[in-house]
Amino acid sequence: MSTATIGPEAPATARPLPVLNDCCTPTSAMSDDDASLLAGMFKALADPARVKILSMLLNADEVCACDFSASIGKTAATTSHHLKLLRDAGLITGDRRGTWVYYRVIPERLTAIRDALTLGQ
Amino acid sequence: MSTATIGPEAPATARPLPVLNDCCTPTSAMSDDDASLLAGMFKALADPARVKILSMLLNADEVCACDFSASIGKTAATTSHHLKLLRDAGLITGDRRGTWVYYRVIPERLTAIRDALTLGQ
DNA sequence: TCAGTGTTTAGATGAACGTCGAAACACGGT
DNA sequence: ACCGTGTTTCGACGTTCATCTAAACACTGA
Repeated sequence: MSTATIGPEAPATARPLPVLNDCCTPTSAMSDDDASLLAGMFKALADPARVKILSMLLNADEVCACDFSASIGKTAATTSHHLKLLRDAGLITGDRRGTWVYYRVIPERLTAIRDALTLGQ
Repeated sequence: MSTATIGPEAPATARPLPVLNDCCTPTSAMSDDDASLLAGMFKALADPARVKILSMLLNADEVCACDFSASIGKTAATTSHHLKLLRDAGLITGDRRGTWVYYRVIPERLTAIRDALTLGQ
């Protein structure tokens, strides 16, 4: 991920700083892009079915697509939908080998999430 | 029956599990409760505004509620709504001191999320 | 080539979410 | 006690999401 430097995208119009209170020293948030990217990864995990899928992949480094459906108790179509969301978020990857599709996690992306949640950086 | 000729028939190992394919060794997912709890925490972070709020709290160990609204570019009502979601998820806490309310993260909960994302346990 | 099985996509539907303005609540100062 | 300001709740609106069935696609084996 890009360096999460502080500093908003300069809304150069009008005021350089909004009205501030004297309650505390102002703190700036991360950029819109970084926040959206991170929120997208969190959103990909914001469902019990997808958390279960990830947990299976964290325990065994490779899982057949046919295994997920029974374990999470959803239809094959719904399961495939969840797998696609996790793929689109860049958290997992799957490759077809003949009849079956095997999925695995992308460790780097999980590391990115963990780092974003780490205090003090 | 085991005295039959060698052949391509299935191995007679008894399996009490539901219909399984022979594509892989079955992997079990985490419990419903654990998955729901984790998904709830991820859902609390599945929005750029809330990610920004958390990033501010990770950089400064205490932030006044009045600071968030300007930094994330949302109305006070919307900001309060997001703060409530983060509170309900147990990720942050806020206490009123006179006029202002000061928020801070709950480090243990962030650690729980990080641990859940860690490979190999 | 065809039939059977595993996987994904398309369309539809009800629930949950993000956002706002307006109103209510909490507190400090006059 | 009242007024002004910071914060939260309420009600409403449009959007997004999770889920299913049905259909399409991918591959194997005969």
